[in-house]
Amino acid sequence: MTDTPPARRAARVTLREVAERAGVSRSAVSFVMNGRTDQRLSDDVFDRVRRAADELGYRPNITAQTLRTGRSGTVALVSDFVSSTSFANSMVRGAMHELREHDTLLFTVDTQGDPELEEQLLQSLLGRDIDGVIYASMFTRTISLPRALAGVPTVLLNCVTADGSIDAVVPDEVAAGRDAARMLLDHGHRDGIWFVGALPAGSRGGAAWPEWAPIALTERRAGIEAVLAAAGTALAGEAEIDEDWDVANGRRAVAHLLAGSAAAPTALVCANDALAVGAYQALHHAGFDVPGDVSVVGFDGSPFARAVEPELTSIALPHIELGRRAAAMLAAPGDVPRLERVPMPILPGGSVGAPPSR
Amino acid sequence: MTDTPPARRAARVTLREVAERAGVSRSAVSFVMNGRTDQRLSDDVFDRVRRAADELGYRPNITAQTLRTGRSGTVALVSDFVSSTSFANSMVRGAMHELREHDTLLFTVDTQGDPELEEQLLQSLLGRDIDGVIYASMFTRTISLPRALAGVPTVLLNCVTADGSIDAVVPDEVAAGRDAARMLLDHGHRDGIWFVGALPAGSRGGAAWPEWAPIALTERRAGIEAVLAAAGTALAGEAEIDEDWDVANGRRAVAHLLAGSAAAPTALVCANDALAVGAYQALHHAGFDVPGDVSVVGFDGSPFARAVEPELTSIALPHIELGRRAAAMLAAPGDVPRLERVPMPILPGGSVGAPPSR
DNA sequence: CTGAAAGCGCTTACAG
DNA sequence: CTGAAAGCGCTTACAG
Repeated sequence: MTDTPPARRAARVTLREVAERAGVSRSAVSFVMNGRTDQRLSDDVFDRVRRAADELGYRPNITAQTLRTGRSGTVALVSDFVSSTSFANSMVRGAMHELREHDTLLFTVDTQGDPELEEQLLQSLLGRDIDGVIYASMFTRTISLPRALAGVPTVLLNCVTADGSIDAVVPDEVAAGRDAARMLLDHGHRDGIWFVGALPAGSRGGAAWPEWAPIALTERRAGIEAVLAAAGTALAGEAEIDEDWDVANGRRAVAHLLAGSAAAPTALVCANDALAVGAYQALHHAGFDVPGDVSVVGFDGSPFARAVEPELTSIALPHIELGRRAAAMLAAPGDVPRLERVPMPILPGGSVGAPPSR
Repeated sequence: MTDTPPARRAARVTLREVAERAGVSRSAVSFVMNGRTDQRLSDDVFDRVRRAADELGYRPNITAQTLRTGRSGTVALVSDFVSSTSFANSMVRGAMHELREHDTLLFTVDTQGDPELEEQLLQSLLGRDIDGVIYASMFTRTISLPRALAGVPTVLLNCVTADGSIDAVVPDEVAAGRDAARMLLDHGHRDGIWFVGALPAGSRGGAAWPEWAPIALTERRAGIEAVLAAAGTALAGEAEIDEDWDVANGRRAVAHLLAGSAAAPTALVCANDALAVGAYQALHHAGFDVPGDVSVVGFDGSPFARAVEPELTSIALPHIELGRRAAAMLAAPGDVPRLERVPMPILPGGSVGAPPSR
């Protein structure tokens, strides 16, 4: 990248020098360095090579190994925005840590959701003989695999293909929805549970991402409704959000809800934490106490959950674990496509309590 | 990393095949692909090569190029926790984007602050012929450069060495402190300005990171005090935080401050946003309005600033720009060590107003 | 203006 | 048990 010649280069010790110092062939050094015992090298040779390598400070040139073997010990995490975004990027951490166990280094690349840039970056990565790709999405959704990845070992992270033909790791959103609903039922809520963050009819996921199929929303909600139905009840209503799921929109929607509904809700299940924070504000303005008057549950387990008082009870996205499992799947290829659903832990807060007695 | 043979390999088109198809030498193809015009190739040859490459879908093997030239077109961002941490990781984004302009790919690696792991990872990276390293820290601080990086093109990101011998990019914390103080003075505050987040005597940066020199704190505070002194006044007092700068500690410290001080503060400058959120909560409990009774300023520009009402006015860490500049410096080596201070923009909120009239 | 050849630093059959 | 040799896919002096 710079135009300066690689100064290090001259100083670098090669396998040939180790062989000369140890008085053995280059093959022998290679076998020792790679720990190959199937060659029945004498203990003496083994020792001499080890010593020579240590004394010279030998480090194998991995580029040369890669050229020869076709394996680079690198993997790329390719995503729309994951590695550059504040929250979801814990997936990078999980992947990185797991990869460490496999002596594999991680390229991170964001494509901004631009297919042309994505194609170009993938070619650049493939030209570097990466061993595999973790293809990640910022939001849980259905994607179609880029053509460049055909034949390349790939694991999908936080996304799936429509045909399920590629290994994938996703959060268990349905179970998360069930947990949220069950928690409220357990506290005695029943007929006053509202959902905040429904899509307006005809919308497919907020103005900012019009084409993204919002799996998280659909599944969270399905889980909630299943549990309520099993308990013989249902959502009392829903507040629509037709733009981003942010604090201001949450505040507005809940203010509207409180102004409009005959009976005040006893609990709000919010599609994410930012909406829940907005809900807190609207409740506060309307004179409601959390959780005394209204319980609130969020999803994501984001920093927002820790910024409000009482702290928000949230069903957390297991980002680190998602990343870790994706890397583990890539390291251990299976025979058939696998789909792993990672449980979303309940991040306890103080925002859920019994409904007010009437 | 996997044990499966690289299936792609067989299918890969090489330069030799392009040469054969175009009916020219491999040298000619190499020259064309690298856009070298100094060889005065005929237009005809140029066209034939381009066409053959297109038809065959030729992509150069960058591993082979690297082995030959010593330049890999890759850079590593090595940090303690940056690439795996929610907030600071926007630095990764900035670096990634700038690197794109230089056709350079980014390895990201976190060392957890473990010197042994760091050494191992650096060797692994160096064995892959990376062209340079962006060495980053989660918190602004003074570091000592790992020995393995001697002779390797390196830029420090959000940290410096004691002797200033290495290119570095840091936020301009002193100017940020000045801006915070000036903003309060401009709103009419003068003798009631408190600082929240002072280090207890003898401490060097909070219990969690006892050995880290807290540059950010020292410099932010120096900027504040300089501006107040120039205006003929000074901080009215300070609240110490001896543990992490989080919401709960901010709440506790400010509650203590409010209970203890004779005259209520007119403004709180908090060492970071989390402390400021805690301050909001303590003020709220004590019956103070923000900004009607007390103005609040934070630092960092974190998501916390958007989670409170009114939104917090904060002096933001320019993470993306920090990352971008570090990558740019790496791409354009200088003759002498450079230190770039990146301005911290004021993130406007609603938490600063005039002090209450008495 | 073009092409044959060396070489980057390894790994791995293969012959001895 | 060991060593000489080929070859991974490029780039780049160098000879023609």
